[in-house]
Amino acid sequence: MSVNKVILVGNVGKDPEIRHLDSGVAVANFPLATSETYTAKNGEKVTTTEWHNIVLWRGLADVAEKYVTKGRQLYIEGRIRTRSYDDKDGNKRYTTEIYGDVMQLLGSAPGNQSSGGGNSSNTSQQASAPSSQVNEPDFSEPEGDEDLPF
Amino acid sequence: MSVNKVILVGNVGKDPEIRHLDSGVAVANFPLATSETYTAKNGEKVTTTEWHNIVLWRGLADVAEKYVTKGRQLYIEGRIRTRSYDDKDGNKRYTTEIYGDVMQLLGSAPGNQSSGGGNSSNTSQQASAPSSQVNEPDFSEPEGDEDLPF
Amino acid sequence: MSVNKVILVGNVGKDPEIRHLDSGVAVANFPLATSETYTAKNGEKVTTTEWHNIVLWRGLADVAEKYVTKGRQLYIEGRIRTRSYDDKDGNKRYTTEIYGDVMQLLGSAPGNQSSGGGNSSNTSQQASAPSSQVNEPDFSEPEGDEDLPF
Amino acid sequence: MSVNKVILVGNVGKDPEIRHLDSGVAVANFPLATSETYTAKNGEKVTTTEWHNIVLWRGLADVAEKYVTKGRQLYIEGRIRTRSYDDKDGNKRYTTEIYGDVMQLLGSAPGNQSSGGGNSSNTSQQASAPSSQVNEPDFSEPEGDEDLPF
DNA sequence: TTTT
DNA sequence: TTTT
Repeated sequence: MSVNKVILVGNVGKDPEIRHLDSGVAVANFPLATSETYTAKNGEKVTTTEWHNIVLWRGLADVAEKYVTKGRQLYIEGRIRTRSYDDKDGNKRYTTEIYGDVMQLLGSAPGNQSSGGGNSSNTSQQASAPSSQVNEPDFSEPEGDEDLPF
Repeated sequence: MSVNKVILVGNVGKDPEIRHLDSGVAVANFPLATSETYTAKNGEKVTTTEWHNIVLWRGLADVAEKYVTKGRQLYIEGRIRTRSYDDKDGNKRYTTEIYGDVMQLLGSAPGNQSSGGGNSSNTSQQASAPSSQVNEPDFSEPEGDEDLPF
Repeated sequence: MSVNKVILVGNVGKDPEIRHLDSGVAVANFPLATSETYTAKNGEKVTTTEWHNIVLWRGLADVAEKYVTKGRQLYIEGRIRTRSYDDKDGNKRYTTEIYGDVMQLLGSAPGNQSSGGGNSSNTSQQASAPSSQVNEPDFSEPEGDEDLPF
Repeated sequence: MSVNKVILVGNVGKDPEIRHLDSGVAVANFPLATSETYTAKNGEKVTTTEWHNIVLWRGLADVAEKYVTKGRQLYIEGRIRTRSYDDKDGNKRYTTEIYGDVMQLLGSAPGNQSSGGGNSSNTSQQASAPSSQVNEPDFSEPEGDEDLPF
């Protein structure tokens, strides 16, 4: 009886870190920035940036490893997950992450532009970037991550 | 050039706390629970609950003060906001909140049910609880689909 | 590289019609109403109702058959689909439907209310209506926010 | 008590048509394509395209007039609206449109790419494309279209 | 009528 | 730590 849905369009802050659990399951982590601009009372434009901790599993982690790079514009659909951990002093801390269920690579890679950003040398692979969201005709349910310790 | 959107349907964990800033602006805070159930490897059903810190401003805070009570089912549309604060030891901590932009009171107040939750004695005001955004349809039959092959 | 997503919270206009394709696949169709109220220039409140043609497949059609009745409040997440058909005069017509991917039964059945809507006599089955996706939280107090400055 | 929300990421099929009502209010209309790809039983990849009739009002229509061109990738958030009209034979027909409330220009204009699409000569103005979604600090409500005949 |  |  509930819904926990997040929709983000933003820019990747760092190249993803990819880990593999002992089970072999791939996990990708990276920050995604969204920005809001408003006009303050004094007429000045103010931009605030929100950083989201994105976590992707399995197939989406693989797509991230291949195609997601710093600066890339992304659409992410997922859910909010707050987990606790113990910090170095043994105190309980909380961190909130976005578990992505759908990802779309938007626009083109920043290195593709003539404006000279130039931090990417992998231009060619963008051309073959597959959609990360595929609709199967048999409507099989998306696989869960029930057995994962998160 | 970005989107930061959250859509939640869940149940209120505590009656809202209402504060008023020096400017007179009202702010409401309350936790909202969303739950997921999945079947573990051993076949057992497992439910995990996610708690969201909801923050409402101005008019929505007023609506919350009047109509939002513990147990109430809500639709919240808003955005994610992570802010930092200093804990009692002077260490920087982060907390993630959902700033609500749209709220809909769903179903009926829990005190209305015969199931005896019974933490609410304000049943009557729920009956007249106005929608915070739109009204109920009148359930007149949808017109104009008589000749359509549905 | 695209997104086609619809999120609706509304009320069911008619009991669903259930069909079974030759392949045995179940399909449910029913109208869902969403309403908007605004204040016209003359200060009068005006409500407009939008009717959505909902289409559910397979497991969701089965849930609809069991638990969705006229008047019921639903959350539907899905996508827009416009299809063409030939009308009785052989002209091409178009109809737009919402293919539901997620459904949540909200609130309680209308027959449960004391307010006398009374178009439903199947109260008892609603009481045991399971969530079509997740469970209810247990309303244990959210833990871990005692020391946070909310 | 209802929600009618659409979220689209797609490509513009034609340059927008801009009209001005007698009241001076600007209206923009254009088609937006979203595509789904799935693998059929025979292993073949099949892509289906859905065309959405986008309608933008006032300020968003002005932004569309300046920055939206054929081929452009857009994020649109809005609501579904089905309206009736009489066709040339006096029969009642229905058409479904998406009234956009938020628009984000994604990626870069197609004419910017070195791949030579080249239907756009307005490259420079993209650089100064303002965000179409501005958050004001005073949280003023978005202006409605109450007085419009739709 | 778009795009990959 | 991103982007316009």
